[in-house]
Amino acid sequence: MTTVTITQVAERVGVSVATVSRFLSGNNVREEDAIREAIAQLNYRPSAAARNLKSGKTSTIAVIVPDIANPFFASIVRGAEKAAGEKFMVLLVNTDGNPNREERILTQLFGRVDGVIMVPLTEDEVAPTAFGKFGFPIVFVDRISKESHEFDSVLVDNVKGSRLAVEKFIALGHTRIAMIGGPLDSTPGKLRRDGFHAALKKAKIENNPEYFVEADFNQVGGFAAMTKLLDLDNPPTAVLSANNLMTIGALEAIKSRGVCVPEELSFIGFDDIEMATLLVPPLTVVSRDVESQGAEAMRIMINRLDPNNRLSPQHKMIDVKLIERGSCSNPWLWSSKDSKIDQGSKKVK
Amino acid sequence: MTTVTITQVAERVGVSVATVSRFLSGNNVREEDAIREAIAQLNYRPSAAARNLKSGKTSTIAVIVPDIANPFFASIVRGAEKAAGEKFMVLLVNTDGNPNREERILTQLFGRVDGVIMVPLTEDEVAPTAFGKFGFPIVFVDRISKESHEFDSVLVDNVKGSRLAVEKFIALGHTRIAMIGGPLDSTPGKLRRDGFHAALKKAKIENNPEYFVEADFNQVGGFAAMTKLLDLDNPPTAVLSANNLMTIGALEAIKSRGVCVPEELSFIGFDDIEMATLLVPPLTVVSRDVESQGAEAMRIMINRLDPNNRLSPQHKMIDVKLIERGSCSNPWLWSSKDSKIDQGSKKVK
DNA sequence: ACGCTCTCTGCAATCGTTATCAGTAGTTAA
DNA sequence: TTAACTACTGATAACGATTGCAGAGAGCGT
Repeated sequence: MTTVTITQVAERVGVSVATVSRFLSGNNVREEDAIREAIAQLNYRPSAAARNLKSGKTSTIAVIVPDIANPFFASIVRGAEKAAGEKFMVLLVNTDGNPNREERILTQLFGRVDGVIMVPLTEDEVAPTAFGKFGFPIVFVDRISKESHEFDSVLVDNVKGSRLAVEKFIALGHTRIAMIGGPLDSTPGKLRRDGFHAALKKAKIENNPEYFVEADFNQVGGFAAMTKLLDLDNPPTAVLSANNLMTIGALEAIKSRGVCVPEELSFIGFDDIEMATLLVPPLTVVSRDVESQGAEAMRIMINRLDPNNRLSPQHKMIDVKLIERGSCSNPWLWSSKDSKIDQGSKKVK
Repeated sequence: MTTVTITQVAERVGVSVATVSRFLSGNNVREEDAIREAIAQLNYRPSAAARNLKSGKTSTIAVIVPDIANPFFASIVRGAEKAAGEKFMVLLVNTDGNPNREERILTQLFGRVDGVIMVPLTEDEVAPTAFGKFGFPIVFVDRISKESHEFDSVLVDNVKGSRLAVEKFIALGHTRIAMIGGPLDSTPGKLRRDGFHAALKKAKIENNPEYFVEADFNQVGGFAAMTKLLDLDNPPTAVLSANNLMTIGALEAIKSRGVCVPEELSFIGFDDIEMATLLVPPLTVVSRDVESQGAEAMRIMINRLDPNNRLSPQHKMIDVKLIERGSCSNPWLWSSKDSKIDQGSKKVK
């Protein structure tokens, strides 16, 4: 109710506020026991606001994500929280992928946090030049661009991820390999496409532009893109989806068309899905340790905040691996008699 | 770098800090344009810390959940964020279901937030008596207990939820109906069990203690509980799981045993699961609007924070409904010849 | 007794804002 | 002309903590 201040504690014990303050910060004081008791009696808690003002530190780090309900971002946050430990609190903020909101949030955050860990949806959500003015360090997750040299970042090996998937398809004998890609103005969208194309090129598979559909990293986009692929005259026999939400959408499209996985279509998703093992068949995915990516971002932030360090921008790369479950098979496993998608010959042209 | 203060803005324009402050709070001032420009030039942002100290308000509301990576809690947070709008920021904190951490967090939060929205895992995570001393209002989500009359809360109709599921099973002809329950020291765990038993009693179905397994609201617990049920001499033909994580665990157990749903076993989960439609068969669930539950909690909090209101504790109840998909069927649909679970006669005793 | 270090103390300034208060014009009313 | 009102202003005291400073004792060696 009535907030109790350090002054009241001091009065009760009969010492100065300075002494109580020193006790609070761990110094030896004579009336130690009395102070401890007075604090308990009065139920005193130091005001964070006053401390912040005096010290200029908040012991708070914001994590900004486009959508906390996406399990992927939730895991990042969780990793960051764990790495923050007792020293820092985590202030979580959603942007809803809305650039205006993002800008406003960054402004509001001033004086409230010591630093920001940010997972942007696209690369230009916030004008790059705007960053310098916010006055706190920023660690980017999954984002790299021109000004990247100025900022810390934690990236994932997007190119390798796509490559692993494509190589898997190729090893099984697929040649009609398609990708449902993310927005090309986002780092993951761009790099995952690059990895896809690079792997195809390396295997000397002709690049069929119809086999790359750019979508929006959302479920509906994945559904639409997959539908488009299934409607091609010569549909692919293997599909890589560039993120978890689009994977779900794509699987819905596949299911609604009655296409069988993996007999008629091999499928790999980028980023693991909770319950991937429960799907029929279990989904093969390109996976990374998302929690540790969040943790790594927090670790970098904490280092940056330490005034003893004057580090140059850090760039950490998280590895990916292919987790094989049951959604891929050889393309010739199925007979074409009643397949809904094999209407052409296996050899194009 | 060097933080710019209101004083510098005032100096540059040639007015007093009071005038700048007034401009900031929306009053008419003569040098309006000059101030605006100076703020932009100097890139000045008011310090939240100083404002907090002066006003005693933080415009921040904490949402405390056991695990943000659980999509269910993520949705609560999201709803709360939406309802918070521009006026309040949301500070998210995980407890990891750890009571010590919970206590510590509540302490740390003092002076940092205006109020707390809390989703506790069990009812006694925090000593009820402890709450009075934290000095900010608390809105509970999914929790009710002795001291409930003192605190606002947003509950879900747990009893009805269980009842809907059981009635569905009964309507299909099931009599061997089991439940994988949550911890009985939690509000949802207790009430969902109560609803389960009440519905059975109403239908005059004998209460078989073996058909209620208390688990931990986690995936592994769900797996173990389901395994236990399948191992019974006279296993159930219909199972209700008390939350989403246990549902996933239970489905894994079912799958690993090769039991067919819904032919051999009807299944209903409490709380919807993302991708429930993708499962084979699509999962029938008891669902509520989780986002709106979070939003409702935030709305109550904002009202409580308004000094004009002197409200008695609010208790809002969120409705539930049964979403029928494909995981339930009549128990006699299947023949017993090769079923892995029907070893007894359909009629018990 | 004297100086010296050591440990602890209280005073007071300070962090960046906002709110109170007492002005100072300028306008209008009587 | 004076009074009353309006519309703004600047100086200054808070808000609740931390910290530099000077000083008070205590302990010790000479």
